[in-house]
Amino acid sequence: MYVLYPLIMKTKYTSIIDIAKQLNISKSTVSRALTGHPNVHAQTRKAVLDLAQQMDYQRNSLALGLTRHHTNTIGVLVPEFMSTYFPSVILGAQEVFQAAGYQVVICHNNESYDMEVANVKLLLSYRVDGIIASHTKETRNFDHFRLVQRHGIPLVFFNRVSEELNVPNVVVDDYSAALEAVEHLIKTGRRRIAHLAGPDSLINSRLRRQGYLDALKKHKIPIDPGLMLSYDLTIEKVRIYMKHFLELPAPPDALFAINDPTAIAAMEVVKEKGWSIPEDIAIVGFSNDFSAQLVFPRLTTVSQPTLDIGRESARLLLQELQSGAKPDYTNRKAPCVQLKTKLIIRDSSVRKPVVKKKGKK
Amino acid sequence: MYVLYPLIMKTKYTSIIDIAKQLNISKSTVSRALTGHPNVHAQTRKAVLDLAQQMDYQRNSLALGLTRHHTNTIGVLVPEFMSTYFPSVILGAQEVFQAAGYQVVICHNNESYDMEVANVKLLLSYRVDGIIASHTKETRNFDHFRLVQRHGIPLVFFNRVSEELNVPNVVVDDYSAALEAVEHLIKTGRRRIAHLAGPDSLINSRLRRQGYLDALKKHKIPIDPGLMLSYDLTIEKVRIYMKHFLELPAPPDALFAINDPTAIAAMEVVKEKGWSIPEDIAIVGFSNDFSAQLVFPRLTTVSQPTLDIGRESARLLLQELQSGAKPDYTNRKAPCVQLKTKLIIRDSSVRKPVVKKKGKK
DNA sequence: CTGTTAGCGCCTTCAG
DNA sequence: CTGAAGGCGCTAACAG
Repeated sequence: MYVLYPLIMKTKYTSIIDIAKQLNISKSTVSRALTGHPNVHAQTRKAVLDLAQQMDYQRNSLALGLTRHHTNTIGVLVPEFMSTYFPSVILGAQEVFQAAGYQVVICHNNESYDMEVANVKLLLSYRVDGIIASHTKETRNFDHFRLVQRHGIPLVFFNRVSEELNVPNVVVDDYSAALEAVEHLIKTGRRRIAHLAGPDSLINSRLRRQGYLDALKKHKIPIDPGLMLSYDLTIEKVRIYMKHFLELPAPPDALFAINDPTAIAAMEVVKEKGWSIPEDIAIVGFSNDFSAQLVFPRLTTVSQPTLDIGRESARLLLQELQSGAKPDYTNRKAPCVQLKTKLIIRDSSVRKPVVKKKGKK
Repeated sequence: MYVLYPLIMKTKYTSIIDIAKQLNISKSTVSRALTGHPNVHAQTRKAVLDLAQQMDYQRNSLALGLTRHHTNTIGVLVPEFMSTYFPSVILGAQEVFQAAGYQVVICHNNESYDMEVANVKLLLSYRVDGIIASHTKETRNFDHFRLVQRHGIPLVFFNRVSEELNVPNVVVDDYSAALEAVEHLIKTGRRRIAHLAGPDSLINSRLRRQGYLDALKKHKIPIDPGLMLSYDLTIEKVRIYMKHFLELPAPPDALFAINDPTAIAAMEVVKEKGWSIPEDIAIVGFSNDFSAQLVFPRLTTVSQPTLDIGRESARLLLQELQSGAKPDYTNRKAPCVQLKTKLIIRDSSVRKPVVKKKGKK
């Protein structure tokens, strides 16, 4: 494919040469003045800075990256941002990166593997100094991430991490959190607990499922394979599977959902059928999305420290960046940070003890 | 400030020179083979392509941008993404940009003006080919956007547009939408309608407020200035102001909120006070965020075609890009696209006629 | 079809 | 304190 690009060279950016000419000095001096090098006469520096300002000088990162081999920029790779999870993580990460003097560039792939690969290459070609990422639900081949490592640029995974890649990562204890959530259901009297699991390509999906299974085992509740379904995280599938559950001869009396959007979509189906939550069926989600406290009844869920996940990912990356160590981890185990979750019990799993009602005014 | 960067040049990227040497040909030939130039012997091309693959060759966009003067990259600037509005717009925009062969880079500033300025300069220094943006609520000085125009790079505003800048933009008819929403409240019998408006720095905030005022005027409802408050879009303020409203000697019987998060926070306050929605007070929001259909009662709101807003913004930018016209709009009015909104009436403003109840099973 | 040369904008020696 | 020269990786124009 040979693409002809239209020449969009309109108003020329001013370069250091332009301002060097104006001032009748060499471009080296201009460069030094601009970058804050100590060996420049104060007067010269001022002249340069003033003229630069006046001429709208905008340093060319492309050229800079070309010589410097690094750009002071970090790439962030996320699969989606329709839930509040990733936006919030990004917020936390950005906070730390900015404080460290790094700019952040975000790439979003809408759960598309091809897009993810393209974005990784884009970031690589931008010569970002590091990348933090959560892969798509489609990602089974991690070669593009290996490429990142081979280029020696630090990489940190969060949330959706990879087992086959030795990459620093920050996660929560999905297994224990799921176990605790399901135990909560068991302790509140539920016995036929269904689980809507995510795709096997996601490690936290597998871990949460294992937590679910082990909770049942621990409490000697027989496992009914018919009550456990893996799906692709699309809302349509939730509806189909949930309807299926409810129409079972022996329907579940509780649902543990892989995440909050799933739980919420499931609640919708339950309500449409005219069942009551939590009386007829209890629902528990995962992540404590913003919407979890909004739905009616309010959703019991596992809260994740999203801001901290972002912050920790950033710190981990910064650490790699500063250590200057070879980031291929051939000789060492990549560091892994595990953050705490918290089960938030709301109305979707436990009946409210008392309903207070005040009159108007 | 003179910062010393650690030399992070680890595994060297392979360049066309490396592969030229290996193959004992010139780098021009390699370049031609790689870019798909027709004048290359098929055999040579294959050799180059194979070796490139084998050596993890990753074309250096920096160098490319340096020579080509454009980067095939678009910058997207958003103030926040805690509501579903901006994520959804980005989704739509990305769809169009990708189809046109552009990569998208997102910058997020968390409503900080300084951050916005920094991000604009970053994008400029990256030499992006175009920018679509929604400014922060703090932005009153648009010099950084003027800078973009002066550099001749196309710019499109969406949602939060600027009056003092002649920039193509895509918006909805905030005024009429607000008017319709408030008329809905009036027609369903409300008379003391409060309004929580956004800051004056946001044009759509001003337009929605005007729609509110004109709806009252049109229906000869006296305007009570005490029922209208502008605030900074933080949840804490919503709570304070809403409490204030409810404690008024003559409290409002309806609220028109600048956006859905505001409406939802207000509902929370109402519920805490023990009042019923919509019986005691009706609530109407704006934008039809994902959460609008989740809250209880479900929120009446004005739906915005967020995906289309993104798509249209992208199309507008592409158009500017292709026209190659000087994007300073000194001689012409910048194009403006206005998209349709739709009032979605839900339970927060109108009592449900019948409550159907089915038994279990 | 292929090699040579020049230059994009910047920084970094190396000499003054 | 400042200038000259070289090079980062790539493409484009000009010769073959």
